[in-house]
Amino acid sequence: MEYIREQLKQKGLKITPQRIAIYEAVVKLKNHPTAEHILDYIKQNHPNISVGTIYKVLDSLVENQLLKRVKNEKDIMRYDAVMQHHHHLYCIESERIEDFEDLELNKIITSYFAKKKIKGFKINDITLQITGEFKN
Amino acid sequence: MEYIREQLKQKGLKITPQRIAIYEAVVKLKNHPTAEHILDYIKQNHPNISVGTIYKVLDSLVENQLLKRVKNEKDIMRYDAVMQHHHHLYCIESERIEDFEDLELNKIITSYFAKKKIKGFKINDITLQITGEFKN
DNA sequence: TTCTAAAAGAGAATCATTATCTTTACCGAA
DNA sequence: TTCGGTAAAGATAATGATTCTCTTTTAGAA
Repeated sequence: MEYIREQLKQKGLKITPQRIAIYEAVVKLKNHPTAEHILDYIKQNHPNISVGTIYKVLDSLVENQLLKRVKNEKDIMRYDAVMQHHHHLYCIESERIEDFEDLELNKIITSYFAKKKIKGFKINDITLQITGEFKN
Repeated sequence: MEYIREQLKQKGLKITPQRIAIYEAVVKLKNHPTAEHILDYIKQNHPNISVGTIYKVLDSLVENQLLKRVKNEKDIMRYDAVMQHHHHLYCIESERIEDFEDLELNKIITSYFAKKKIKGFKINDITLQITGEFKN
């Protein structure tokens, strides 16, 4: 993906095969992968990549706002390549996390907090964590 | 607190000094403490408590819905003794997490999702993660 | 093509959490 | 009130995700 090279360049990051592969893995894997998922995926084409590299690259991509960490209640970090504003559906029964977008909802919430401020707090971003069950 | 003993009994958990102390610590500490915070606090009156006990008790309190884990994007777990529905304010610049309650907002969101279902998903709970900055 | 800082590789170290095994103590029943 | 069984606590080793350190490689500018 040429897009990835472009993003890296814009952020002043050196374009390396590892960075491209890791960024691409998070995009392709979609389901908010862990570092381990990413490692497994990348090993297919990059059998010699080092674990440390995965973590270092993920950190720098997060710092440069090319990825987001996904909040969760386990001790394993997960990542998301969807940078536009969205919410998350958390499954009660599994580790599954899905993205959820709803512009109308965003509008309602934004206009609510435009009127009603939280005192002592400057809002930057509001994300819904919607927990429940996926019906298949 | 007699309330704590009552809660434990209701859940069929044995009432032990450690469980009372740990539950009480999370209530008293308020700011979504980590296991380490809890350990430090408890050591004052319970100098011999074991780390494993902290984790085991926290797990069982979470399982029995006396505590909640707080979602976050670091690898250290945090706990909350406020079980009634509420949202969280996450500070961008620090580890601070505050509770935020807003009944009117809840009503708006509930009625929104009463009309507009998420297909393939049965909602259990909706919590806002509001990130931003605390102005002192 | 050369040079150099930045990045990747390798593997040890860290540290929050979990597991194992032994000892203790809660609590129901006698 | 004591007793006994079992759940829980204590002690400590093990695990495993992440970080750190140090060396080697490489992207990209000159």
